[in-house]
Amino acid sequence: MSSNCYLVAVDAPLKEALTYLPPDNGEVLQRGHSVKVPLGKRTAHGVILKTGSEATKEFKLKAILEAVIARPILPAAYMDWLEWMAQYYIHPIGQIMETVFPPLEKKEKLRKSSKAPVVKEVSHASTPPALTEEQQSVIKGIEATAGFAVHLLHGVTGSGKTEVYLHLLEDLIRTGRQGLVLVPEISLTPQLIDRFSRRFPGSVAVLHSHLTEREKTTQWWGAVSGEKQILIGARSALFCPLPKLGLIILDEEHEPSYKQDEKLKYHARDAAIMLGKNLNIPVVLGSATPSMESWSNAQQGKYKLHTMAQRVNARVMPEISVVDLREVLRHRKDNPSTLPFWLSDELHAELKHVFAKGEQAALFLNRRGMAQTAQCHGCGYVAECPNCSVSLTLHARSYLVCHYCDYSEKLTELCPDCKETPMSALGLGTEKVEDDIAKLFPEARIARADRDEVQTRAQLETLIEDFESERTNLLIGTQMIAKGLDFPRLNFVGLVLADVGFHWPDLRASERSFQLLTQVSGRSGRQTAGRVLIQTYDPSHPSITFTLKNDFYGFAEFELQERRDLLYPPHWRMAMLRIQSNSEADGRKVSEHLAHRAQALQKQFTTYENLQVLGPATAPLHKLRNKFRFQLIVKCDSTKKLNSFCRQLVGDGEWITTGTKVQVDIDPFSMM
DNA sequence: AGCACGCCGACT
DNA sequence: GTCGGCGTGCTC
Repeated sequence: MSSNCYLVAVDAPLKEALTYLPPDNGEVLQRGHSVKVPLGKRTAHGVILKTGSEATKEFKLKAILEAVIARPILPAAYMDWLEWMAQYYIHPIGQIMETVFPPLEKKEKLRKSSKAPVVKEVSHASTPPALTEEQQSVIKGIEATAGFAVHLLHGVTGSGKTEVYLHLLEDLIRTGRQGLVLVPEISLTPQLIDRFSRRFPGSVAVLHSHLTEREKTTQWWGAVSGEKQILIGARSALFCPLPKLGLIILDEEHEPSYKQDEKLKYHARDAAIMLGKNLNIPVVLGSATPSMESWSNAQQGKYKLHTMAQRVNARVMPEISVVDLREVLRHRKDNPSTLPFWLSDELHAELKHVFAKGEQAALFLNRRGMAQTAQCHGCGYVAECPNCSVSLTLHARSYLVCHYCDYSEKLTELCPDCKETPMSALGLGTEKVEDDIAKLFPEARIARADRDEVQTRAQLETLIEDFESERTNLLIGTQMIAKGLDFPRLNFVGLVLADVGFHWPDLRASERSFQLLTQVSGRSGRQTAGRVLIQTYDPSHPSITFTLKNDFYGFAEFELQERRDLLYPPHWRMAMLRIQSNSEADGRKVSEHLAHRAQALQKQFTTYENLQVLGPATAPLHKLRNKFRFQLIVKCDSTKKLNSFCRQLVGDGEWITTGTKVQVDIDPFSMM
């Protein structure tokens, strides 16, 4: 029995790290070293968690094969952070370790590629614009702190947050340190990358999921070797172990896309803050509409709040008006209109005005919430996906498609159920809006932006360029175009139906709607006073009323009170246990078993008695990709307690029937 | 995640 | 007879 063994986090979905003997060559290894180890009949990568560990019981240990010199030794702060991630999000440590490294081996001599470079080469740096007083004081405020601190930068759209980031980075890299900038995948546009690379020529690396494996590997090494001082990326860039990291900036911190909802279900904002804490460096969160979580932390003084209330270049806030669609319907009962049902006279007039003046406009609607589907007017039959419990969406007038599993079928002439009445379109989608507009305004040069039309980054770029150069003058899309786009000639934004999302089975439905309305409104009038028109069936909804008053503070106060009353985050913490099974009966059985275990735990340990367990319930998407889904929600006032409760609840997992899976989602975002 | 083992149907 | 389908279980 030796005590010179190593505890290794092996790249496999194992609950625990495994113990190995030292390599045969007797090489001494450290915590953070990468190694190759035998695992069953194969070899796997691993990272050393602990040295001098002892074999727990009689067990024929295998020896480490070799150290992987091609991988850098992970700094202690990163190791601590990764172990925290595994603990907090209840995920196999070995698989977390693997996300730290690039997908391919390092290549010394790179082939000249005909592909466009990830970061454009720039010959000389652009000159920074003069800062506003607000910007200057924010920069001063952030730089005044030493070591770890979280700064919440609340700046209205157009207030120049990016310029603040650029200045902070400039000051940072002057001291020989590196900066990490995280943005939501969707706003990681070439424009944004260009802006950074023009300011810091030759110093920017970029990481996001659309890069090829080779590109990712090259960018990763650029950052990890210290050659590049700035790394811009989507949430996964957080895992790039920057050797001299001195500042983390997380833009649009409220964006739900920062929460990964599969595999390691981490939240990049929370994980970034933890990393900042471990490295003892500042973390800057920026948003025009901060999340309730961050806002509440700022209110309690845990985060330092910085506010920028003015738009730069004296841009004015847009003028926002609301149209009550119920009124429109009532009015049209007696006064039939030739306009489509979704288009109010007011919105029609605005569009007419825009085209007459040769300006640009954008129309938004959330297709997912009110997708166009086919229904039989005779028997009420709605086409449903055979694999998932959702209705199918009508595409190109003849295909029914499932948004969740990609199942598709051809639309039949007659209802397949009653076989008497023809099927007809129901609801509203971007396609329908485009069709109607094209008929009403033959002069409109329409660009449609949704998942069907824009599937690749290149397509999105073309779409943006076309709108920028005014080859197109009307943008019709889902929220994929709501963020980060900046068009000087865009002077009118119409929200076709704002209600979408008000009633989602999601505790953040109101917050998301408010954010979306505010962000979308901010797209209008970047150069001159813009106009925004919101169509809704529910004009008294707080998401609308506070958007109208441009009152984030009022909305936050209202929303936080609601959350407090319901014992929801941010006041209480939440975990969701999702049960998935091939068989509905097994799924139900396991979810009931889980609830019983929860009851037993609460009885056994008094510390858990104030914790709330809700369910088991069938998930909002009961059937998804042929799996039956159930869920159990746990709420608790303490993160620590919630975490240990969930661990004990699942235990070793031996009690779970084969063919059924239980997954834990800490701080869940999607309740679907 | 791999990879093997094992149990059943179907093919030269 | 044995080839191969994938359900199940294990990895220091």
